[in-house]
Amino acid sequence: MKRREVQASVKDEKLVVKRREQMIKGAVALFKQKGFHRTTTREIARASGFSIGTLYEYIRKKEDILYLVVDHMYDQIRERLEKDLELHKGTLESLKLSIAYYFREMAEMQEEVLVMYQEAKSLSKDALPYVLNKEIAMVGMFEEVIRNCVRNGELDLNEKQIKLAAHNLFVQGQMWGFRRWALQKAYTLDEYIESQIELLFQGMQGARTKQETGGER
Amino acid sequence: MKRREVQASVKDEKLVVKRREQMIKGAVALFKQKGFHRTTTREIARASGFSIGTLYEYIRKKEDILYLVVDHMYDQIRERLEKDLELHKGTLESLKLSIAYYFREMAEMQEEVLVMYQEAKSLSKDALPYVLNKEIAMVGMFEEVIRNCVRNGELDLNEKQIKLAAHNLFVQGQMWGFRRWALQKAYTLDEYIESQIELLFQGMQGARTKQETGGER
Amino acid sequence: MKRREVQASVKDEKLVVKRREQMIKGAVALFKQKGFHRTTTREIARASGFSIGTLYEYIRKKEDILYLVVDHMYDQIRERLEKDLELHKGTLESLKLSIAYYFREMAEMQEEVLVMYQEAKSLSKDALPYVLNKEIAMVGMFEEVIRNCVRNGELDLNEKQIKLAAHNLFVQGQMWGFRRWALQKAYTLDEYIESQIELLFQGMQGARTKQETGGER
Amino acid sequence: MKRREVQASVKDEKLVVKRREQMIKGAVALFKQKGFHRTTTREIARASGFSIGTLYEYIRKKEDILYLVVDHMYDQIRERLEKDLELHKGTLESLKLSIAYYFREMAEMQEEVLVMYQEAKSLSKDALPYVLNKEIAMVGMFEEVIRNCVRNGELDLNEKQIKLAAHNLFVQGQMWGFRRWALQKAYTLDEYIESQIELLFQGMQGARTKQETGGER
DNA sequence: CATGAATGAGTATTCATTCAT
DNA sequence: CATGAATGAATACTCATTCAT
Repeated sequence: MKRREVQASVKDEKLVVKRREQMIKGAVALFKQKGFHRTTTREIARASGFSIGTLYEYIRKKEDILYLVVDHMYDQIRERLEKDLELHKGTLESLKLSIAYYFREMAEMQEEVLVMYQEAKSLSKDALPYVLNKEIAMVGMFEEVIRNCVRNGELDLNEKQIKLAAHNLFVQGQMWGFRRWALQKAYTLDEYIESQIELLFQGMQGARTKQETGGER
Repeated sequence: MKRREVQASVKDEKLVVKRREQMIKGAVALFKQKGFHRTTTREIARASGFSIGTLYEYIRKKEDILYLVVDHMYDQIRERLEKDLELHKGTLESLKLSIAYYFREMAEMQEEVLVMYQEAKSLSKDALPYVLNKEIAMVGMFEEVIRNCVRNGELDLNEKQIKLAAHNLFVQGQMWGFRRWALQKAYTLDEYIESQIELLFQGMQGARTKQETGGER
Repeated sequence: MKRREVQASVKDEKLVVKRREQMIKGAVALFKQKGFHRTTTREIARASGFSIGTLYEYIRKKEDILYLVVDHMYDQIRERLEKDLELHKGTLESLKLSIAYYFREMAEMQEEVLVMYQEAKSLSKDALPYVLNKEIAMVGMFEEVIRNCVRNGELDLNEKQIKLAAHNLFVQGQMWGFRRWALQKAYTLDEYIESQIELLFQGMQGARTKQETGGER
Repeated sequence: MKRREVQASVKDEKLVVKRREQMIKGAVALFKQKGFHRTTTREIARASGFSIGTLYEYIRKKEDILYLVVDHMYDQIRERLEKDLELHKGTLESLKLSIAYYFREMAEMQEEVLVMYQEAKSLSKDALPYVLNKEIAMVGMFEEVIRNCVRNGELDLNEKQIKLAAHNLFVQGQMWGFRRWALQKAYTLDEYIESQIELLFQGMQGARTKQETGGER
């Protein structure tokens, strides 16, 4: 699925890109503070460094800004995720490393993640599929990595479990941000990552099982 | 923390309760469809079966309705969760059962869950703590059950892991709803629950580990 | 064709009628000065004696006001026209009298007529038919009166001529208003009416014809 | 009265004329569709084949375009009217012929006529006199022709009647256009012209009168 | 001369909230 | 207690006009 076009009146493509960068930057800052609905177009224009008239030279409707913002965030996340996963060698150790990297990236982007979680639903039925699609692609990247480990005999999961594990991973990375009111009081980021990875790989095993398992040479 | 008071002009307590029930029922239906921001107070009044004037006899501001609604939803969830967990006998088997029950309840309430996820952030800094508190309490219920298993020697988890596992459980129960656009295409609810529980208890174990573990007598 | 409904949020029918009267009065005054497009809804509200919010309790869109205004004007004209024509006895003399009355009424309403001529086209395709229908009905009233004279042997016109004569009459009555920049400099109203009626009944006859005709005993 | 100057920034007179021709052509097409108010300057620029910036090199304000357009239309009408009337030999027959020609021209230009009727009022108090003046001149052309007939003894009308007859003629020619919603359903253009001329020359005469008149040798 | 990006005053419309009845 | 008419601040979006390139 291609990127959804947001129509601009201005023809100069370079300029459109530049102005939209300004716009996204300004809008993100405001959305972080007050959310999409409570932010006015005039505020966005001001925060972007141009007039309300100019703003509308680069979009058609307020919702276009939200789309641009969310789309941009997904691109950022994807970019980071790609980097995190590309080192991956198909071993458990490298998988754990990738996950830790991803968790850390998401922690850095927690405010963006928050905006996405809370505002994406304000996208029209028209725009929503495009961003969901991006999310599906990202979950797919995790799946691929996990599936790799399974192929290598490092993990033993069926297809349903692989898919679900990928989902869980994706969500847990963002959880640090969207549940920070609880998690960030109880854990440092390092603790969170460590514990999360432990649970992920050991599961909530029975005590004996674990001893025996742990007891292997 | 006590329930936050929403001021009413009407004195008759019985009536207040009754009217608010009507209000919540009407508002929930609307919030499910269009979200809090896109729903007007007039629509809520109409859906509740009384006039806009009357609506304001029982609340002070529109946000009060959101608080009432979200608060009510949390109560509902808590109620169900309590029921799910009270049978619990501290064994792994009963824990798995409780989790399955909870996942099923959350699937039934997925629309409500969606509303909570998407609209709770619209609560003022003033009201938010009250509902977050309820959520913390619910996570605490899970913690307690897990901790019980640990005490019984059924599970071997440290305190950090217990807390986190509780969080994960809580979120995964709601995930079926808030990521339905992806999950409900790939899984039936039963499959989701089964796979989720498998992952939860086995973790993403190494293949050999699992064989050995499984191979115990 | 029934009157087009303009939706009001207010339920009290009496009040709707009263407020719309105020609205029409205020709007007409403004439309006379600056036309529909140059008049803002706020100005109309102020001129009507209530707030912009209240204005919108009684209409849905700005265009509704135009419809209300034009519709009202047509009703006024019709009312007067009915009165002018009802005395009519089917003789040439009484026809001339009716016409003179009508011309005089239109002169009184010239500003309203001007508004109608200039703004009616701003009505949506949706509303236009309703007012055109009223105009057709009024032309029909003239036709009927003329046809009466024909039946009585007072006039000798075929059906096409009757219809056209009715149109001409209708338009000429309004001409005094919509061409006042020319006519009102050259004629008093009495002169206009007198000359117009002469032309209407004699036509631009050949000189000899007229002498002979005039010379009859 | 001289033509009103519309200021241009561009000096090259030839170019000014050419660009304004483009402009008028583009604007007329748009005004026919949507009227002056609903047409934007950008649309006019695009329809004219140049940019908004260029448009403003040849006018000062949007209203200038309307003036240019209306002025041009009057010139067109005048041109045709001159052609229609110049054959005129001062007889009744040739007068009827001229009238028929004029009616036919106006039928061809009905959309332009409509624009003039509906939009001319949007001209500023400043520009209006110039175009009204043109209209007065055209009515004067009709007057002259009629007066000629009177001098030749072909018609017997006093000065007031001459002027009024000229007005009526002028308006009736345009009526086919501005009342087309009624007339064009009931008449073909030929029927309209024929009936209108009959009424014009016979008037709505008494039946006896007509017989007697018709009975002359 | 031509272009088109920038501007911001202006406008219709909505909606939470109040308060007299 | 219940009603619903009144209010006006707030807001998205438009468009004539300017001016630097």
